[in-house]
Amino acid sequence: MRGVEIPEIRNIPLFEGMEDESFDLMLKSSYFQRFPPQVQLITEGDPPDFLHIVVDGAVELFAHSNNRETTLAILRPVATFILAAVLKDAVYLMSARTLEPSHVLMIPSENIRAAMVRDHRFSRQIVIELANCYRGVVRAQKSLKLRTGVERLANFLIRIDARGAGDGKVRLLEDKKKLAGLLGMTPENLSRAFGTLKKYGVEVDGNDITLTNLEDLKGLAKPNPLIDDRSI
Amino acid sequence: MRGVEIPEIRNIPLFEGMEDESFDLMLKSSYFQRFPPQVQLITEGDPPDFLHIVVDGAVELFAHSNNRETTLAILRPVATFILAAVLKDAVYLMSARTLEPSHVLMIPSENIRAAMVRDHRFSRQIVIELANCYRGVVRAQKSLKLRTGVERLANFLIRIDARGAGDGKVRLLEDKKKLAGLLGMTPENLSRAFGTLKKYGVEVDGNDITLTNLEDLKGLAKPNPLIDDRSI
DNA sequence: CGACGATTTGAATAGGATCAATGGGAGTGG
DNA sequence: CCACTCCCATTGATCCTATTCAAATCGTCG
Repeated sequence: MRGVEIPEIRNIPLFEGMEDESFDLMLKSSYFQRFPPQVQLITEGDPPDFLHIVVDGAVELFAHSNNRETTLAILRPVATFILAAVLKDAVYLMSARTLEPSHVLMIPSENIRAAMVRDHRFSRQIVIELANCYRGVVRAQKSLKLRTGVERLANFLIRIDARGAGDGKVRLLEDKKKLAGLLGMTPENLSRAFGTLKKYGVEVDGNDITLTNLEDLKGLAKPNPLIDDRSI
Repeated sequence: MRGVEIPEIRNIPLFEGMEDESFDLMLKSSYFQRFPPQVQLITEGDPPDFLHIVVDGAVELFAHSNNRETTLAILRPVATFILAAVLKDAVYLMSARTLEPSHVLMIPSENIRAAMVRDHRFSRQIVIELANCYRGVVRAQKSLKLRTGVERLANFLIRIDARGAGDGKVRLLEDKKKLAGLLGMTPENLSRAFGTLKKYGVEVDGNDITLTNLEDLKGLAKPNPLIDDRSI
């Protein structure tokens, strides 16, 4: 596949500043593929053949142990996954499946490593991307260990409102089952958490949420930039 | 400070393969310092001036929110910390304090970034180190979300036994309060968890633990290489 | 000896999970 | 268009895990 012809790919921040030639070389034997929902893209324990990049749609990262399953993240464009496994050439620690019809770019691991040697700027971008992934997991862990379920939900709502128009009108992109997993609780519990938040001005109508009293909600949630602000 | 003269530092795997000159340049304006226990080395929210490397002793990574505190990791030699913040030049997400008298190498962030541009091999090592850190947090999160407190403790014991002689004689290096925090539970709960594990052949004598029935213990713990095996 | 902190134990509570049952669309096929 | 089915979401009841509060014990260090 040749990449320079597809602006959707060429303009991904990760590739900013790469030479066209270098870029095209890297995209050799890559795939840019559409998947329907619920397709498992990778499986934990497998060795990494490709770096994956979600260009459109949504991908869930999850893991199993003891017959239990947990959602570790839900990725939306543009996001890479399993970068660490690719760089280390070590088996995946997580599995991934599409949640929606998705468009995924897959670049052979070997090409990534070669491009990093060839192209300093790209290497730098990869390092930044990996550092961002790391900080994302650290944030998630802080949230899990320092907050109750209700607090996590409240902060989640505040965060996506701020990322959107900030007018208190919020739309959940994933179904509540997945959201529950992401927030580290059961669906039943999420339902009750929404119930608890009613007193703080959270109105639920299916996947449309309205925050009518952001002050009160923040009073409960106690948002913390070192957990919630993804831009730092 | 000059580094080539201190084998303890020169032989850190992270610096393997670096040119002496390059290495010495990097260690310019670095500090190799001893700290007593309970010294706070960095504070979350502060900008990163130095990459820190624990060469001797033990360092706890922890974080605050809502008046609550949680232990995120306990580092023992040789380990880096806050690497991601240094590479991104972004504020720390965690604080760090010494738990024991410790010897810490501190290298100016700027020097790290410069050395990465100058020295490919070093750059590669840094990337691997960062990827390892990432995978460490992912493992921790899987453990938290997929296991109960008792299971986490059981796996912890199995793991440190395997890392040691594997003869069932295990010594806890940290006090039980810290261990509890690390495992995501309260000290009271850890105490009860040890009580629960008695039936599985776990005998406790202060900080000396004996595992008399590894089979039973593993039956309960269900160890999983994708969580517990840090070498992959 | 006395004080202090760490650890353990007990009792009460809270937070979250599980099990069960119901309501509510969306999609399917007649 | 309607009946049917299926899955998601909600609600209730109950159970279990883990936290909190309180108290007792133990060991160490001055």
